Amino acid sequence: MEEGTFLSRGNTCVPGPLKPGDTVERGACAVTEVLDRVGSKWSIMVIVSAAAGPIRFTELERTITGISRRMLTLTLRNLERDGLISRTVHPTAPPKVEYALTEVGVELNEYLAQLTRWAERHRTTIHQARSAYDAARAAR
Amino acid sequence: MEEGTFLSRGNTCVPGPLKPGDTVERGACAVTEVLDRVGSKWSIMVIVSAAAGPIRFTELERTITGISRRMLTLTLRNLERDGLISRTVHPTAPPKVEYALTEVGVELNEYLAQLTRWAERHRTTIHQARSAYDAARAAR
DNA sequence: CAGTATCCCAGCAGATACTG
DNA sequence: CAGTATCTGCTGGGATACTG
Repeated sequence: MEEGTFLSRGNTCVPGPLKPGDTVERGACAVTEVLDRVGSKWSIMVIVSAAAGPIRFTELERTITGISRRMLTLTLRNLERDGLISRTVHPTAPPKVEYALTEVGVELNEYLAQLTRWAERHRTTIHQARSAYDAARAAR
Repeated sequence: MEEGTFLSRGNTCVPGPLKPGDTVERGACAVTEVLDRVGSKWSIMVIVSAAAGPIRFTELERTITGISRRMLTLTLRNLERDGLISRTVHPTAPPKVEYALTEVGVELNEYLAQLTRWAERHRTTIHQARSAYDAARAAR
């Protein structure tokens, strides 16, 4: 069953020097799977916001500038589905729902923090590269 | 100048416990900037493919299963623009163009490799979480 | 409070044909 | 070989109104 479980010659995409003749398949990449989740527009914002401890729906809505209610819900559901975030309902009135990172979520967050530090170190370099590229394009 | 340089109270999104009342802004996140590039559908595939050493356009096209010519071009241009990949034209006939990771690109690739290892460690966990979630949904 | 349900549009991405 | 140009369709995401 599970028809869509593609695997191209055991390739896991990174790392693995990639010998000539090798192919890489998007669907077979472990990173791709992560990035398809975490790369969605609001996911990191939610993860970051939940990293400090359990947080409620409306708090998230207030914390994350510019997110729509719909997108917050969708993002939460996806993260929950992947087991990165937990959802706890306190049966009070009015209802109280708390979202928190799971163990896996916490671990992921740590790797994202690494990426962030990298991003910060190279921020200006990248911005300069962009300007240079754009300038070169405009010149022609 | 540079009108679009938003910064919400010095927030860099990760890490930084995020005190109550804080807000996070997508546009002010360093990670977001990276992920907006690297999270695009084919970017990692290209990075991975170029990680083993300089590689030509057509080689990339053959290596990356399912990519269209147009998308390969666009992806390459974006990575080039950000200074993650370099483009070298050898003025021969027929033309020969080689793409290679830059220093920054190599470094990024290393962090992605970290992420990959994480993804591989938790792959089954995540798949199980998904199945469980879906099953629970279907049950109601 | 914590969501769903709808409507709708922009932009990403696929397919294909053409070119220096 | 290494692209660009064009057309088009799909879906991620915004705005908003309604509900248990």
